[in-house]
Amino acid sequence: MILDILEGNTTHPSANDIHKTVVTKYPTTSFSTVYNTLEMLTNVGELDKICILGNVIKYEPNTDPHAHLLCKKCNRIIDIFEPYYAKPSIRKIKQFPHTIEKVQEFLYCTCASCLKGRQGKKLA
Amino acid sequence: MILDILEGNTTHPSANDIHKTVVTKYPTTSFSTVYNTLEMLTNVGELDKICILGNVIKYEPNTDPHAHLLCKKCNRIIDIFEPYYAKPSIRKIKQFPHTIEKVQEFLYCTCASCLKGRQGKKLA
DNA sequence: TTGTAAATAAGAATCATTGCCAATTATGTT
DNA sequence: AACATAATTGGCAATGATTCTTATTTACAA
Ligand SMILES: [Mn+2]
Ligand SMILES: [Mn+2]
Ligand SMILES: [Zn+2]
Ligand SMILES: [Zn+2]
Repeated sequence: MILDILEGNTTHPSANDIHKTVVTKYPTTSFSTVYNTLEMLTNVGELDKICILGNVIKYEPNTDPHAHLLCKKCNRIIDIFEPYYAKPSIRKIKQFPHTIEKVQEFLYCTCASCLKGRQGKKLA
Repeated sequence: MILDILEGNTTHPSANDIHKTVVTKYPTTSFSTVYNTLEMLTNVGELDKICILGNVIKYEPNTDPHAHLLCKKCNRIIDIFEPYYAKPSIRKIKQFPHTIEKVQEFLYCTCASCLKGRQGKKLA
């Protein structure tokens, strides 16, 4: 069920978010099981973790390379698949001539909605 | 003194690291003061915060744009100033045609030392 | 059916960070 | 100097996400 929740989900939910959804169908599910399952799915490569500046860890079902746009005003996280940012994992660095396994790119800005003054409630 | 500790420091120390150094000279310094000072210095643009996958927040005195190479084996964080990664803040994205204020790029790999099997103790 | 291994739930423990407030220190004014 | 007032600080409690522990339940196989 946790995989189903995350499949196609672009909201980057936290363990708490996922737990809230799981308990609607399996009310006794514990945080341990949610964390254990998310850890296992991460280890087998189904999920990525992303962590923005000391906040909670978010779980990312989309393991295709993409960047994240972070709105300081509303805390929303928006996927960015612009070609400019795509496929960074094949890059090499001269000083460290070995392959980079994973790249995370976070772009801080004020999102389009917030710029127009029509953002919703600030997310946790 | 906190600014002095961080000036030219490329180890990306945590609040705890900084506190440990401060108390050698000012033994009564509290965590509150360390955190408050770091927050203030961040707000005035002297420092950046970086947070790697749910670990503690590290403080970055070098606000020039650069990426961070993260070794999964030894947890070391290495600055990358390769031209490829430099000056990302001037980029714009078509979908969100406003300026991006800050970019953080984290590159996960096994560092050169660890590849050669001569890495030191794994850092916290 | 019975024994064993794996998965789970419940809650305690951890620990970085924040919040609170009284005590201390700095600053400015008679 | 003496006082009033504002800002900073230190100590410690509170918070909250994550991890750990352990007993219980479930799955599986002999
Ligand atoms: Mn994403
Ligand atoms: Mn750096
Ligand atoms: Zn926004
Ligand atoms: Zn290493």
